Amino acid sequence: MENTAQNTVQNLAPALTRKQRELVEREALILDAAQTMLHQHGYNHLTMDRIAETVEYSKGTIYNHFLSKEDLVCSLCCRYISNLIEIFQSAYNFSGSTRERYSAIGIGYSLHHQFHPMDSQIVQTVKNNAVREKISEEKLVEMESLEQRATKIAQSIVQDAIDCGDLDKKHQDDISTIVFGFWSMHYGAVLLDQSDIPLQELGYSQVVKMLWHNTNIYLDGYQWSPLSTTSDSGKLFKKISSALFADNIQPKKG
Amino acid sequence: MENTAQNTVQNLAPALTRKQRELVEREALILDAAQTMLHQHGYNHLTMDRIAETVEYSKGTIYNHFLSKEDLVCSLCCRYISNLIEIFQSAYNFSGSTRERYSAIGIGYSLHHQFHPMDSQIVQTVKNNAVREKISEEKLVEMESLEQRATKIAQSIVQDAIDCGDLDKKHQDDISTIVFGFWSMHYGAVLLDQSDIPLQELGYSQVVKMLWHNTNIYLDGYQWSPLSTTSDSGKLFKKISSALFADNIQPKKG
DNA sequence: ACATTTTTTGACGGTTCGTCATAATTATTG
DNA sequence: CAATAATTATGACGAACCGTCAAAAAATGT
Repeated sequence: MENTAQNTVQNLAPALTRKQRELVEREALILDAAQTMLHQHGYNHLTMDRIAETVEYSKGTIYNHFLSKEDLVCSLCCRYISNLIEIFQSAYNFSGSTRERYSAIGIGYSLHHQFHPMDSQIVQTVKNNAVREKISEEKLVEMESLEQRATKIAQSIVQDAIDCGDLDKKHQDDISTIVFGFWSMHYGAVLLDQSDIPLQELGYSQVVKMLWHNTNIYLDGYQWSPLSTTSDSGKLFKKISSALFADNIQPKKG
Repeated sequence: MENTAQNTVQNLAPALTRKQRELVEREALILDAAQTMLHQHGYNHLTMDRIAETVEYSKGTIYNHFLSKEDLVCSLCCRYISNLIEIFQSAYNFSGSTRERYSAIGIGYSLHHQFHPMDSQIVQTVKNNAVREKISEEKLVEMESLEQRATKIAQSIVQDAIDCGDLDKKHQDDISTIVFGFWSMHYGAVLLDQSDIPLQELGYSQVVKMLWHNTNIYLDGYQWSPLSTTSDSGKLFKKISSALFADNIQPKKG
């Protein structure tokens, strides 16, 4: 239509009225408030009334943005997955072998959880069917689409590995399976970690470390070269993690 | 078969008064009612009032047995884990190589989930911190002790493998890690399966099959002999599953 | 300045949890 | 056996929370 309109100083986003922008802003405001509340007092303390009070809007207004409390929480979950996708993107672009790039996906996943355990819990909450049932169809679709994007990134690295010969051609039909196994292991480990179970007493410790070790074994099992036995995996872990989390690394002893 | 009318009230402990026996019986009655309700209408429909109505006792009486709704649900979870322990015991006693016995643990886990998906969901529910917070300390201790028993069974098979040379001695200090990785993968896979996510649309299908494949890869990665490449793993799966679930196998097409 | 549409509000109804005073039952004692 | 004490069962009740909706306020149009 009108190319190079005259006054377009603030019209970077082509079709967003002031109202729409306010709406988007307020939605973020609400989500931020909810997230903070979750961090500070946990899920059981998170109520619609309290959110409304915090953001100084009435409850009805909150319900103009989110169809239910669960919808709101699912939106938080979507934000979390979006962040994860960015990390996956970095992993995808990591300059190294396909095996290293795929490992970066795993490290990104577990460290992101490590850095944001409370947010990671939200994912678990949303996966629970009792909660899930109350989420609107649209939100679920939105979340699943995000999950698909994340999955696709992982799958394409596996495809790269097959194409360049790092992974045997016979696994061409197993790409879904490989990603599924990798994801299962990470998801399960993260859940076991976060559910406050005293893993130490179960004989466990240092979940991230164990997970890194096990994923190496797992990928070795697929003969995905270069095998972990031919390199210093401890060094690799550090290299990858600092590449992915250059910003928010705060070294911890352990 | 054994009649399932009222299960297993054996007076191993001689000193149980009639009153105590009634209490135990009623507790089972309540749990059965709750379980049935969960199966039929899901967690959101499960309320203390409805349970009370079903068993024809007042709500107060239910609260004499369980400190909270979450306590009650956790008790269901404990029953589930107890069943799992029995299966693990069978796996432990499976006559075959250590690798086969360990595989049997995994198969038992995933098939038990497959056969009782609703009960398996309860575990997920209980692991959620928002629920967990409301469970009494005693119940949590009870559950964790059961989980420890299950873990111990798996660990002792790994130990057997090291002792007999099926698994290299260098892994002596990794026993926890090996079990953790195995458990993570299964737990994660089962959760991804049960959370009603249309895995097909994500490019997934037949979770149990993929899990079996991936655990073989994983154990191959540890060089746990005999490697899956030297035997017919499909046949092995059938052999193990029919050994563990001789009773309740109901063949499904697929 | 007035009318119409859109948005906001918070009081309200509906559920559910967990409690507790009271009632019913059981045990004990004279 | 009767009276009393101890134990157990009951369901009405208060509290917390969700989601709704008629009415009020604000924004927009004429």
